[in-house]
Amino acid sequence: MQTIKDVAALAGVSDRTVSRVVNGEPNISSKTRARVEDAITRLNYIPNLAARMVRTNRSGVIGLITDVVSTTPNSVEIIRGVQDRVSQSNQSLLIANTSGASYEETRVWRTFQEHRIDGVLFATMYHHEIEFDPTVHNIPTVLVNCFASSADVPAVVPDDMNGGYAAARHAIDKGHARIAFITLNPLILAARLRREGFERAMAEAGLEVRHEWMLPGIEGAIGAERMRAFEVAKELLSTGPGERPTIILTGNDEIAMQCMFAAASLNLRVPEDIAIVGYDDFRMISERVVPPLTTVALPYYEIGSRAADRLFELLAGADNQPFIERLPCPLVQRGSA
Amino acid sequence: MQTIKDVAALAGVSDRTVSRVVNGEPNISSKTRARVEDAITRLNYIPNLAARMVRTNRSGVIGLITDVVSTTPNSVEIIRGVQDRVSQSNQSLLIANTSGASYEETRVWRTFQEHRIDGVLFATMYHHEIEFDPTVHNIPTVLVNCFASSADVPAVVPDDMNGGYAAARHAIDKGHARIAFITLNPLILAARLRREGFERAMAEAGLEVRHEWMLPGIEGAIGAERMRAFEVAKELLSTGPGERPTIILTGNDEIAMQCMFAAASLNLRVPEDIAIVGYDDFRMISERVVPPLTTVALPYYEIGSRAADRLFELLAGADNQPFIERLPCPLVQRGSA
DNA sequence: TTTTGAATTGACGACGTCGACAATTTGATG
DNA sequence: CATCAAATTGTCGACGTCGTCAATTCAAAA
Repeated sequence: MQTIKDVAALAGVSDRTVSRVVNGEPNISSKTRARVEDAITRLNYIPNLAARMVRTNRSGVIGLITDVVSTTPNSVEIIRGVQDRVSQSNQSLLIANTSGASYEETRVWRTFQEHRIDGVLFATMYHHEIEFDPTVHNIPTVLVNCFASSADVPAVVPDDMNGGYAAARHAIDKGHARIAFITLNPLILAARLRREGFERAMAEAGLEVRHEWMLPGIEGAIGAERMRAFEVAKELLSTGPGERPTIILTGNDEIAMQCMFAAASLNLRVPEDIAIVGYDDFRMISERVVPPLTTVALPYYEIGSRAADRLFELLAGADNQPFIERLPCPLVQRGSA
Repeated sequence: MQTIKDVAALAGVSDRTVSRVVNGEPNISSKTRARVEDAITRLNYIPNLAARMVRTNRSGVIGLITDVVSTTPNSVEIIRGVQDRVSQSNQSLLIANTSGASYEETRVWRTFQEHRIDGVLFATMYHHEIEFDPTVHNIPTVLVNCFASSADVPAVVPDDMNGGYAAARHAIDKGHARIAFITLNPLILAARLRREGFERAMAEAGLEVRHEWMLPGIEGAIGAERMRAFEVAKELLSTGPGERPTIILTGNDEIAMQCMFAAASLNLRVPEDIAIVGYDDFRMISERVVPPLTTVALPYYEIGSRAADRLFELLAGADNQPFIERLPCPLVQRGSA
């Protein structure tokens, strides 16, 4: 492989001059620059980042740590958001997956340290609180889709409360008064936050939250959940037209989809007989069910890109106070409500 | 940051000896090794990969290039498959996304070359043929979910023909004779391959492939597709019980889901009145629809891990002939057929 | 105890790049 | 034409690691 010296020899200048051209430093005569650039092209010279790194002690690489990425597709959007920003700022992205195992996590951090990574994005699949001690690794870190309350670590998360509020608001604005909510597993933080938002909107509108219409669609310990939305929805809808809810808000699009199947099994039309609102906006579901789903979008792409931006700010030395940033979850209206 | 020399000083040996311990080289007395390891721990020494890289000219980093990752979640599984293998073999994974733009692709390859990447995995979202000239970049490459017929480049793809065959076989084995197939966009390679497999199974069973039961569920130019599965399925099922198909095979799980909605809108029960088979096994859909979907699984995780394995073989100098490896698509039986 | 071959350890320099600073060239001014 | 500051280019060495090869230590055999 060609080195900077080969280029220098061909261009008839010193290697240092080539270095200057490559790095776009000022004070190079245009004549010299042209000759060097020509030599670079002719030799197809490509700088050796490792060597530069040894010298400058900065890697230009960002690390992304994810836990169990696999089961939900959200992560792709997060990765894409990060990726776009990273490449815009001419850095590279090293990714690693812990599979949720803590010894893996140790290994991953170690690898990142060996690479002298400039900064780390630590992303989780679920929006939840984690334990994180920034002093252990000593690499600038931004948490993504999770947060640490015990220490001041920058974090970017979705505003689930806001999303729950948006869903309820939509129902109320559409004139619904009999509103049910089939939630995520109550053990999950997002479930609690979304319900809070829901309850706030209901309270603001002077509507009563009926206990028997507020039901978990997913139950069981984390890692051993059972999806019960279909049964729950069917039960909920098996009463007379004047008794049952006119709209069901749900904890995610999968639950919403099961509600649609429950409605269909009872010969109820969506949205005429029963309106349904999802959450997450997994487009594979929300755009494909019939009718398409009105749902609250989780801004995963934005979470990823914003997290990357904040990491760059951090690296640039911006002394913005560490804080948790919540991105809004906008309602996407389609046909189901 | 501590260097190998700091460790050497503390342990009272030469830096070269520390290097030997770090790299697990033989012929170190256990006494010396212990002293060095102790010093490493005490100083929390972490080797500088960049420096090692300059010296050895090997990076220990694999690059993954993806095109438009975003729209389907498959890619996550591919990434996970790759990731698992890469970390098992103690390497690192650099990922980059071209967004399908060719100038981005150029930039990405360039970045990888700057990093002196050991090898590249080039993954596409759709299973399709690409143009790829391995001599341009001169980095060992394995194609993932795509292949180049113009040159001998190793590739790992799903065996779509086999999957179409498996779906048809399942239908036939279950005693169905009136079998419909709502396909992917016929412009897509996978659509053609799956149909071929379907037709082969039908021919083997002596069953006639009825033209009017072989319909595209997705139409339009690539990038501007329209999903028409619901209408197509509804039309297909709007005939008398003795006339209509008893099972619908589909091009993917989204189409299958729309078929289920079509069936529901006609008050047909799945699978009693009409059985439905999906393709892809997007578990977010296949496990959540009611009843859960019998479907053909795309082995994305295996594609990723196998591709990584083949790349490592390539790097190890195995002169296995470049060839296209097709991984089987097994049928996953659930409730819908 | 000496010999000897193997095992262990160390000295030195090179990898490709860039920072620090010195040397040279340039061009405007008197 | 001499002067001088600014612009441009070059020299040298260091970054942290490991390959090469030489030096030293060790242990068993003579």
